[in-house]
Amino acid sequence: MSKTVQRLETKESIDERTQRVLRGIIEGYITSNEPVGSRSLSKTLEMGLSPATIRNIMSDLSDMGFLMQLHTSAGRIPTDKAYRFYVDQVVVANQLTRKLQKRIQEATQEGGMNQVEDLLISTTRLLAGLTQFVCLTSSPRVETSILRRIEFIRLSSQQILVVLVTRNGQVRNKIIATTEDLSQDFLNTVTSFLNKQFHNRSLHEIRQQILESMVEDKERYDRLLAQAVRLGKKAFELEDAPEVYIEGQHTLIFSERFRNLNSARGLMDAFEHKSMIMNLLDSTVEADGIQIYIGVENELESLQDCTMVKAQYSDQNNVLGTIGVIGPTNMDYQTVIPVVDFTARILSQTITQQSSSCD
Amino acid sequence: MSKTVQRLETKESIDERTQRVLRGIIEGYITSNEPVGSRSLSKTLEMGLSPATIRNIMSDLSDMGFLMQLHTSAGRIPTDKAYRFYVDQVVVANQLTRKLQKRIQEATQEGGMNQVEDLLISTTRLLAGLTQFVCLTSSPRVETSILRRIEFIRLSSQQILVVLVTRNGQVRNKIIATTEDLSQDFLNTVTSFLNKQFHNRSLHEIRQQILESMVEDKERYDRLLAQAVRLGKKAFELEDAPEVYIEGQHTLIFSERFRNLNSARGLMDAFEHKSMIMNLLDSTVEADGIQIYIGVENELESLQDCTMVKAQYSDQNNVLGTIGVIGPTNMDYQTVIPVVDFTARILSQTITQQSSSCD
DNA sequence: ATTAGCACTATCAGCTGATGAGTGCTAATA
DNA sequence: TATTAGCACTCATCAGCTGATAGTGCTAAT
Repeated sequence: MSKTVQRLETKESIDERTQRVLRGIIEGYITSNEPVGSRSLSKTLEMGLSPATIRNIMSDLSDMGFLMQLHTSAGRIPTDKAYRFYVDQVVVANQLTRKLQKRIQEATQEGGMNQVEDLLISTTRLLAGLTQFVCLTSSPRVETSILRRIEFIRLSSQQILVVLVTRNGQVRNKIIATTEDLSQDFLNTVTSFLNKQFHNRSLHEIRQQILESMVEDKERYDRLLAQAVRLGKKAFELEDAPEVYIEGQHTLIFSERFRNLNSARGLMDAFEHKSMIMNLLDSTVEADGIQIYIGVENELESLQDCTMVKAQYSDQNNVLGTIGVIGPTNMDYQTVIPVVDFTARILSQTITQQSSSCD
Repeated sequence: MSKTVQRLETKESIDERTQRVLRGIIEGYITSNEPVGSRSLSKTLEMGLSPATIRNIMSDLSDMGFLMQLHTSAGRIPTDKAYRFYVDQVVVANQLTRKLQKRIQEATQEGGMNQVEDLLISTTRLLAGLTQFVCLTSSPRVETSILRRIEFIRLSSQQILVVLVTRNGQVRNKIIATTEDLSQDFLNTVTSFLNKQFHNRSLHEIRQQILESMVEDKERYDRLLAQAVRLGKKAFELEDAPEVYIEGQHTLIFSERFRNLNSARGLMDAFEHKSMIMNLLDSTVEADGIQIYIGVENELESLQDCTMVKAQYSDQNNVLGTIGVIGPTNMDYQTVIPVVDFTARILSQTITQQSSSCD
């Protein structure tokens, strides 16, 4: 599996006029979703060029790999390379309308959303609704997040509920089985011990440290400590289930833009494998800002007819996860990009507020 | 909105031979998904009837409303009424193969499934996979479930985490905001007070009682009690979010059986409204066993091309929720019915085991 | 009561020619 | 030299026609 495909190159220098024609074709195809021909372009472009001239230019652009035809006499459509050119050279981060900004802000600040999970789900749904595409969000890896609080609650003689709260407000519950019957008092002692010991460490570190403790000479520990470590081990052994939220799948099928059901099927299948999607979202080279993968730039085969626009969100310290949308390559980049960007920012902001409100 | 459509009547007495023909047509259509004609039926039926005779019988059946034709010279297909007849009179609860039984049992007993939510999700997915239809499951109403344990955990000076465990193993987290800074010690006192006070009551009762307490003469309470009641009120004020799990939506689109995308679209839309689906699942007349709604028997318009097969699941005492599948009216009732039935039983059994393991 | 025979009908695949949108090329033009 | 008008050509699409197929309903014969 070599990572052959990276980013398409658009180094070639194209003269001003040719660029304007290319841009016209791209925008025409984005708005109409139909191949655009020389005649109609000649009208909409208003550059005083006759269809024939435009045809010549189009021919050049085809040679350069920016345009292609579905069949001999059908007008031309942009290639992935053209979209890359468009995104890199033409699209300027369109300001969102105040109205839209407000809508996004309100949606993320809704009541009852005091837990990160709810926030993520509703944000995912929001973005799917706004763009009318599929929206994917990866939740923060519990693995790397910072422990805020751990608590053991005795449910029965054989069952203990572990509650784990991370710095950024994720709450995880886990019921663990015990052989011994442990009193709540005892659990409280363990709880306060573990909280003191591991406050503000990442779950990963904590697990590491517990394992080290266990191999150390056991005799150094008293019964309490040993028990605490043992419980801790079980508690932190949570399967690092990759949580991904997906919304708007039905747009894949019903949108006019996704013409070929086949590729939709492929995507739907891919969405069933959450861990694969997790990789897709989190495999990120660039550190910051919005990232755009157009057509064949996507590693995943079934994505190669689509564009993925994604951005990371973070709290004050760390990148937590990624939110993005998957749409047709001829999506309206001009608005989709800023929408994703703004949503990710607001998401970061909201989460930061939440996690900074702890002592 | 009058509930006009109930169950289709199949009182009419049809003679033995006619019944066998009808049954042949139904089963033929179920297996082939093609209209069945007199000639092919004459062969498969092996009753020594010529196509012409069969045509006469078919004609009678059409008059009685059991058959219809898509166009003049296509074979005939069963009406909803015919399926109702089939389900009521013909289908005998086919035993599941040992292999299938085992598969269902294993899937529900998988490790790491100590919480009801996980169990429900994986069972939903299982049933969707087995039937290749959409599977819906409603989770137990937290509202009516019995409190097993409540716990308050101080997160910060303004935030308290409430953990609520119900008898049947559902865990709910909620972060509530406080104006006063409350110490963990204090919260522990409140916790133990509330647990003593409300052990084994339903959340509904508890809320009721808290409200009553609050209107009583406030002076009768000491500070602790007042604070406890106030916290309790907030804690139990959880939005009774109707949880519904849905799996296998993609079968709606890709299955050969669902021919008309339009109705699929309607269903997809309906699935977005969880509360509507909740009603759909939980609106149940009959108390026990499997329930089947064929075509127009469904209240919901977009379901009127489908059959819904559902069953309730319960713990030792109460009905908790419903699990069911939605498929085409010409589904293979002979196997779908027992699969849903068996799955619901196993689900009940597993949940009962879990909730009986508390003290 | 059953059945063979026949006329009737709807769908489907395949073919046809007309239409139209679009291209490429060439020669004329500014 | 760059642009453009003109023309021939290509190909997809659509309506209309065809014969083949698979089904029915009816009637008369068994």
